[in-house]
Amino acid sequence: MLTRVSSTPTFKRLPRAIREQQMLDAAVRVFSRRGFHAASMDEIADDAGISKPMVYAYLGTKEELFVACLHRETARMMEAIAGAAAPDLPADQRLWRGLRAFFGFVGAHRDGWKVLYRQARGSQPFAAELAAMRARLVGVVAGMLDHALRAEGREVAETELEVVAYALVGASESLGDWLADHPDAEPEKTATRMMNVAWLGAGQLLGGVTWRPPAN
Amino acid sequence: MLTRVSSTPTFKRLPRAIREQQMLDAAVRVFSRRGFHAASMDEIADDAGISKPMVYAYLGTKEELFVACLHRETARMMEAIAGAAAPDLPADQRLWRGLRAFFGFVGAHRDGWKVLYRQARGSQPFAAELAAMRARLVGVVAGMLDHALRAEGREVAETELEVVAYALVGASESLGDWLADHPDAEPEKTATRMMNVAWLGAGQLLGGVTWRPPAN
DNA sequence: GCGTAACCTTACGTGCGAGTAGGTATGCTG
DNA sequence: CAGCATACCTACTCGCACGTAAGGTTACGC
Repeated sequence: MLTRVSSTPTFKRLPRAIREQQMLDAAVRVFSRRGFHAASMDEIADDAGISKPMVYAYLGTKEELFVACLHRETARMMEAIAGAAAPDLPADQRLWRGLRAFFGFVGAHRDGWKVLYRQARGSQPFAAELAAMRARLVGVVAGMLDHALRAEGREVAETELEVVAYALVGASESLGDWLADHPDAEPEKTATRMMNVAWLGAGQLLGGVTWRPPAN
Repeated sequence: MLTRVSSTPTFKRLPRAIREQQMLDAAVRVFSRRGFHAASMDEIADDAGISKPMVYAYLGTKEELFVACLHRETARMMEAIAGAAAPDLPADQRLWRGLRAFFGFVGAHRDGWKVLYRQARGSQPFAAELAAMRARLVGVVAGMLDHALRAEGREVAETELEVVAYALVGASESLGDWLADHPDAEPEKTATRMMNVAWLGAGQLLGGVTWRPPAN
């Protein structure tokens, strides 16, 4: 009814690119603290300091918005990891740097990580997106293990490698989750612990040592 | 308007205890394939071959229903694991039996596992429930490691143990997830693979071998 | 200085699904 | 066979939050 007495515009007009980033920032914050379902577009708009129709105009529906968040965060993360692990280093060095980058990223973007890891798993539409990223990670790790194996003249079935890689990635994700919930924990230390478990375990495997189930 | 010509009752009347189980079965199925949000009470009722008000009468609101599913499935799982690992066996035997029981459970209740692991993580109300179960598991594993350590006269800070245990549990959960998505995979084999990574890694750690980050 | 395009708003339509009111049938107990 | 408790149903209300229509305002090009 009353069309706001245009006293002071209160908020500045900004170019689209900027606003989009602000919206994504807000979306990640809200999604991470409410979960996908409980997060309302109104709250996201509010948190971004903008009104709802703008969000729809720029980023589309709620699902599309969430996917956009997913894309940005996964891209950032993969970039961080890829940038850290030079491909011509020895395997343990590569693994270490990858882990350090990963936990560093999670530590610095705890909200983003919560969105990625916790929300996206359940609902069908997003699971695929996330699974794709995990598949890339698993592929990288498996490739690393394979490389190290061949260097020692050994060879292992592909499935075997993949499952081991999957376990390592899973353990890292899980510790990442732990890290996201413990604001005081140090990413570097967490990475070291993970490296201990991963490398000593994998190292043994690479060395040809295996554990066999007992008869019983 | 038309109050169903009572030709044949079509479906039998059953005592409450039975119906409750049927409803929980249906709920687990539907939650696992749709996710918590997308699952509708109508569909659950339908799947259970009963009408919606019965679900409300017996199990309460949607959230309460989900929590009931969580309770039942976690109880079953903990029971399966606890029943397998006799406390007086050597550490590797206990770990092996625990893992085998765990993957056996997941293989036999893939739907239940999906509900537990995927859906409950995100939304606030349920996360606590799930976290409690994981905490128990982590506690058990950490205790096992600690026991094995003391037997060898060594000792490690509690946090350290807990984080290692957390990583192992996380890796197992992750492989469990992988198993739930691969109907043809054998639980036993998956357990063996997990055991390889876990025990060789943990074994090294127990033996006093550790990996240290390089200077750089 | 004026048009036009992009930015931004308030205020609403709408559908879906959680939860309920009120009534009917059926078996068990005496 | 009365009576009562319990199993069970159809058919509704209603609120919430997604998504949008229609219009106001600022900046920038010419």
